[in-house]
Amino acid sequence: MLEQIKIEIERLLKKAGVTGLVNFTIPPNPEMGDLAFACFGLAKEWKKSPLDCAREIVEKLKNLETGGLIEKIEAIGPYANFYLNAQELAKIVLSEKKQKIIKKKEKIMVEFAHPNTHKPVHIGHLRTMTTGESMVRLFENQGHRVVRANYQGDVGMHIAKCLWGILQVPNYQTEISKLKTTSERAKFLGVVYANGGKAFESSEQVKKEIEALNAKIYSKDKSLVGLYKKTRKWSLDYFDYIYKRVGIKKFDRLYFESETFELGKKIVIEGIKSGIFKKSEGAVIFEGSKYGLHDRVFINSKGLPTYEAKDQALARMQFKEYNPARILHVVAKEQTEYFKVIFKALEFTLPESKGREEHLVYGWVSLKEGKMSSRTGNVVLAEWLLDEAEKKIAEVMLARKIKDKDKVIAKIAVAAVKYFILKTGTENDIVFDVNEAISLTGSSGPYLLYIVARINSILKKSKISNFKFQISNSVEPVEKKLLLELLKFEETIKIATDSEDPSQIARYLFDLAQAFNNFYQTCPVLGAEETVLNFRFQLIKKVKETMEKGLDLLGIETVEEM
RNA sequence: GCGCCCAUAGUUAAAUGGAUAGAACACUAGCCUUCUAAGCUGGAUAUGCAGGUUCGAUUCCUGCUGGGCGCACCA
Repeated sequence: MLEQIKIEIERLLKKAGVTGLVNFTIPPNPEMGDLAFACFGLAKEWKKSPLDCAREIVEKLKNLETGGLIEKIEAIGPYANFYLNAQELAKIVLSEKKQKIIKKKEKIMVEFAHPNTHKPVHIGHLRTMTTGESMVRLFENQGHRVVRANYQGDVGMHIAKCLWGILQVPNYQTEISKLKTTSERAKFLGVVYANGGKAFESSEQVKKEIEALNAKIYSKDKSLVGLYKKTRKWSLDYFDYIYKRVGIKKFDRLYFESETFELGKKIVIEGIKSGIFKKSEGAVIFEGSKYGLHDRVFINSKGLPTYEAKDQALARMQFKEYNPARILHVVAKEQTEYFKVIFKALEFTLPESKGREEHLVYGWVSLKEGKMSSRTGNVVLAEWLLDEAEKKIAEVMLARKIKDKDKVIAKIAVAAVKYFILKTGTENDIVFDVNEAISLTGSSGPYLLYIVARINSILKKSKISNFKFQISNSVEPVEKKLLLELLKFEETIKIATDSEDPSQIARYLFDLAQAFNNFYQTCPVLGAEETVLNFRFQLIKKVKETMEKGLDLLGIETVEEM
């Protein structure tokens, strides 16, 4: 919608003799207009001062038929400022039909979440889950076909560390048989994994034992396979529980390292002959240094494929099974250099992948006390955080009597945590603070849900079901502000999708919510005279629709009441 | 050591090279007989340092300082 208005103004500017690209800015306050054209660039072209340019444009356009929408044009300093007529603006915003999604038919694979079995699910995982889910929804909204993929590490050193940890527990078989719930089991695995990890680093002897276990896991040694399968299942059940809890709809394909390592090794060994990979110090490496990158080990000196080799196989499987136009790996930024090497190697082992593999970087989630590490057990668990949020919300809602209260609390908790993650720019680091992460006020998930709840409450109390399409004779400034915010929605979605940054949506929704609360404070809906009532009713319905749609794009569910 | 990234109020964090650097939290003073006070209104505080490019720099360039991450057998 905003786009159409810009095109209209651009047409006017062309008439005034402005050529070339036109960029708009939004004036710092509403008294200075609603859209502005800065004349600095023009000043060079016209060889005049920007102030004169602005004045000249306004002068020329004074005599033009501007139609109803553009009410006034004024030169303020070096800017030509355009004032939009509130009634016309309301007509445009409120009569807007739902846009048909244009099928672009590009198939995009979004690979996200990737927890590893036998390891805890922490707030870092929440970031990839939340960001990935939102990107999926943004792409789908723009008409793309999306394949939801997840790559889970179920073989490798971390498993060996965990299993070693279990084997140290006296009578471990009877001990683990006592663990009944999915959460108990997951917590147990987290603890023994941390123990294994610590012992691995402090003792050469233990290191050797764990390495031996690792080899046994790869070779599917009978002495371990039972325990391995049981605990792997525990992890996978736990992941399902977390996915469900945070509102991840589904995965089209779960990839596992256990299905990539053999093919990965094969690809790398074949690549030695063709000179893609090279033997070095008993290992097989890819010489990234030839391309300004790092050299990396693909098969270690024990003959086992590393993550690097497995990724070669993963890509082959992904392209073979889905042939996506692009694959986005939603992975933390610490792996930026790693992916550069992987993609470079893929250009040789799988030429068709060139330009189609992408690392969608998200920033680090760190604790105020320092780095998080599941190795040492110094982590904030996803489940713990959600539980804490629920406790805090339950307290606030103590006196409220509403339907399905527990479900509502659960939804608000997820909204709080997800919004906390998504409001920060995707590439920026998040310094985690519990109180902020489960904040219920200010720029928070609950603040946004509250808008919908308030509107629902008004709609419920109004007895009338059919509202006429009417516009108030005098639109209040807070109403105009709200209309202008609504106008920006589509454009914001596009920017968020193109820049692969859901935080754009998160911040937009907060602005919209603030504009609504300002309106709510000063403009009563119920009890207003008929024309105003009808107008405001349409307006709040539009706000509700926009808020729900926007939150859905973030993967956040709304609640009827709270 | 080499490479990549980052630095904005007490804290967390916005700003295609453009108008008075916009918010939230915390702190503080107000606002509920009126649509949910998880709200609204008011208040103090910020671009690490030094240069450069530009009519104009939080944004681009250089140096410095301070952080983070990666750099061969983890994922």
